Amino acid sequence: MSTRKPDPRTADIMLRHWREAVPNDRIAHLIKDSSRGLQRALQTRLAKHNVSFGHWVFLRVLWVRDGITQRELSEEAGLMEPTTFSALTSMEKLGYLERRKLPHSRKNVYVFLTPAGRQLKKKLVPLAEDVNEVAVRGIDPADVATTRRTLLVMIENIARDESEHADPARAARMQRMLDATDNEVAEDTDSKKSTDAFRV
Amino acid sequence: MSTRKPDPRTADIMLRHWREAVPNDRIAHLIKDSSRGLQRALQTRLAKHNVSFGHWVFLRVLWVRDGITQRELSEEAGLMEPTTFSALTSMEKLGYLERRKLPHSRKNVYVFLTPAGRQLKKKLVPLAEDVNEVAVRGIDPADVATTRRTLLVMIENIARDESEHADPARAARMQRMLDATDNEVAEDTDSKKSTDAFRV
DNA sequence: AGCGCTTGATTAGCTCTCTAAGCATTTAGC
DNA sequence: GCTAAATGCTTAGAGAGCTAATCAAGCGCT
Repeated sequence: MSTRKPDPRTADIMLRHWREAVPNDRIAHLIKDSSRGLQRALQTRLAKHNVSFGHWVFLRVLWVRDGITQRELSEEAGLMEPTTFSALTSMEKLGYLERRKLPHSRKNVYVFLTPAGRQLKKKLVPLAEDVNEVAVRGIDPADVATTRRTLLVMIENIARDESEHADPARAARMQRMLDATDNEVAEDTDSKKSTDAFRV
Repeated sequence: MSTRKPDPRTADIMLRHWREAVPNDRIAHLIKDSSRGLQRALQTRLAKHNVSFGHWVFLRVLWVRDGITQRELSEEAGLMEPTTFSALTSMEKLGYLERRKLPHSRKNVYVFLTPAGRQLKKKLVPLAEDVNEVAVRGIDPADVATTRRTLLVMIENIARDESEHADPARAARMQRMLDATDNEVAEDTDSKKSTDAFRV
């Protein structure tokens, strides 16, 4: 069975099907599938250069700014500290970065790219651009823009919901994640005229 | 640092920033974040009923049709067999389902819901509906529809790319995943008039 | 009947992510 | 100035997903 068989039932039964079979998580489902697809597409490309997807996330941040603490790095990347910790440990082993303590604090650990880590940028960035180009191929840029806007509002909605109902730590995290994303979008808007070729 | 600081640099420098800081995976990033948010929102709700997110995925399929093999179940759920296997093992322990061998085959294992597993549906489906309702709150339904369409094309694009470049097994998997999603959308369209309240 | 390909279930082991809980250091309040 | 709280790093352990490899059963061909 490679495909769900076309359903010969009437519209009425279909309605019941869609009520009962949880139609309402379809968009969540679609988002999840596209996320997995995009991730895998990048992953296979990165793998050829011996970089895992997990490392990519942190390299992206560090290429922009290194010499920051693990905590800051976690927030920029939108991931929890233990995740960051283990990724950094393995990246350090691979020689992409160094963790250093600076004299003014014995607590904080600052993360610096090595030349090797910095050079990955030239090789890796085009891979991400390629994935992106493939993904949006043939789609009206206006639709992509709408999608981006919609997703952003969805993230906001969920963040707000969490902050109302649940665990404040998680909500704060979501909010920070959102702030970072907002900034991306804001900068994107500012640089619109001159960077249309890079907008996706 | 809870937020990336507003960048005081000129538009020209910003342009370089957006070239170099990999602007092109922003939409991927947005998709990933919304996926994580949605998943967590559902997860916290499911947790109150002692159901994990991983179980939800399979329950959804089984509520529609049980008595299928693990292999079929994997394909319907869009997950690999080992993932299915371990999820089923723990769900069986929890008493939500049974794995039975039928007389006509000593190879295949058929999965049946127990009454307990079947009854979860009434409790759990509203949780997913709630998450969804929260997520799309305040968003123009037309934008949501555009987003759905766009994501679907993106999945198609990525699937096609994989089938051209890479590993045929993975591409076939993507294609099946896509077929299933297409059917969902097709059924959705068919039942449009009568189910607008349920469309998301 | 028997040899080999195919298919389904399983095992092993990896990655990425999380929560919870620990320890060490720094900061704040009395 | 010293204890208490907050902050940052780390460890431990779990869940969800994957690939690769193994094993067993069924099927196909001669």
